[in-house]
Amino acid sequence: MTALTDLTDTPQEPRPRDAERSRQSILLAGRDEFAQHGLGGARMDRIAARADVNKRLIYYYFASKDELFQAVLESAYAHIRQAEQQLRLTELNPVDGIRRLIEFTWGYYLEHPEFITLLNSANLHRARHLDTPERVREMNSPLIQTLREILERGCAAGLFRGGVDPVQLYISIAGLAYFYLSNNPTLSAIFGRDLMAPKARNERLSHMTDVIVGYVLTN
Amino acid sequence: MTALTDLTDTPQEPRPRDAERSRQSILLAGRDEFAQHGLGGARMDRIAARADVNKRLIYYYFASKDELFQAVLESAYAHIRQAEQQLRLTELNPVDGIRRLIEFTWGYYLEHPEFITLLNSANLHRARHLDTPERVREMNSPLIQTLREILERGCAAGLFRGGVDPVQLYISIAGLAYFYLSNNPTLSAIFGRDLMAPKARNERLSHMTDVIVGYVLTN
DNA sequence: TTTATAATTCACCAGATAGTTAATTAACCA
DNA sequence: TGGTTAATTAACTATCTGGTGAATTATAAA
Repeated sequence: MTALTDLTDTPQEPRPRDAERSRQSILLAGRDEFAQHGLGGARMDRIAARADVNKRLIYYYFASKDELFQAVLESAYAHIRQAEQQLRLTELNPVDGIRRLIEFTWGYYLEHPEFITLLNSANLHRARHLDTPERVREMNSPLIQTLREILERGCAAGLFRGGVDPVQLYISIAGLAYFYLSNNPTLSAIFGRDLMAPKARNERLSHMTDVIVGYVLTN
Repeated sequence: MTALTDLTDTPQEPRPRDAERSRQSILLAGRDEFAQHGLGGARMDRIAARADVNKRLIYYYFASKDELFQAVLESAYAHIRQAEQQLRLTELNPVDGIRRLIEFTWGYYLEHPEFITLLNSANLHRARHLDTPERVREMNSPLIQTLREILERGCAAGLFRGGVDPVQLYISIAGLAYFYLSNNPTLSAIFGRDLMAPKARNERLSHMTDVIVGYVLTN
């Protein structure tokens, strides 16, 4: 192709300046890059390319790779917690409330695989990118409160076993889904079956629900 | 300190050459480096320093960073599977067998935190470092067979519910332990409690056991 | 002792990488 | 309209990084 007819390198007319747009674009590009390669494997140049933005701009809005990662992580937390808030679990009977939380958790992880790998990176670095624990904690308390309320209600109705720690239960629900998806590549290889096939996925959700409901229920 | 009295830089008399020793030393150093920084964050120079070996030697025994990681990963799998083999679960009654598997899994992850972060890296890279699935699969089948046998035995005795997939159950047992430990830093921050405190750890093991046993048992 | 080979070291490199300096341009406001 | 500032870009760098070519030395066999 000649330089005359090649239009792909034509200097694109500069899009109108928009700070918020650029910032958001960088945040999204960072999220994808960090999710795909981990914090150590992520490349600032690639993030700039993904965001279609001059690399220097990243440092204009975020001071460093670490700070960008931190912003990405906080944004990811904000997103899932906001989704959880819309579940209105308290409007359901206790068993359905638990069921719905399980289904939501499963569905969210499935639809947002980047959330899982971001968390893995955050934990590899011992959560040092969560330097505002107060804010993150505030965001998470409501869910635990809701879960506690469900457990109490189920207990009062004679349906649920007593003495269940809502934090433990939440970690168990999350763990049953998270581990299956996070470790899917090695698990699929080890067990020689495609754990992401539609049928396998349905079976997993069903199994998880059986495990958790079977646990909370007295019978 | 003067150059005359400083002995730390004294050219150490060359240790006797020992290929196996060097190889092993590199493997261990790689394991620690990969576990601590992830595949992308690991540095070959640091691995050489950790192993107290000339960097070139790494490439003499392992062709590349990726191949070293692969060797580390396979060695980690071999280690846990070998430990599992020694459990003799079939000698126990079904409930105790399950209990023991849970306790073992929990204990192993606790004692080998490097195993968790290595697996996380392997999965971030979609298990492409497990290019010998046959071998790895062979190593893992026995455990699933044992679990299947336990489930059948418990079922025949009228103790266990039927229709439990041993692979699903194994993934659940592993997941309940793995997620708690792998994500401990973010979870501890989010919930504002130290989940690694001795008391918390005991509570977790107890909770996990209740969940799994409560699930398999008919009552 | 000599020799062949396996184990180890030395010195080096090309490309990548996070981050920077300083100039430039678009948008808004007085 | 002109000036101020915020948004954006171009060009660059010091250092790091995975990897290598070639020489060297210990070891054991002949």
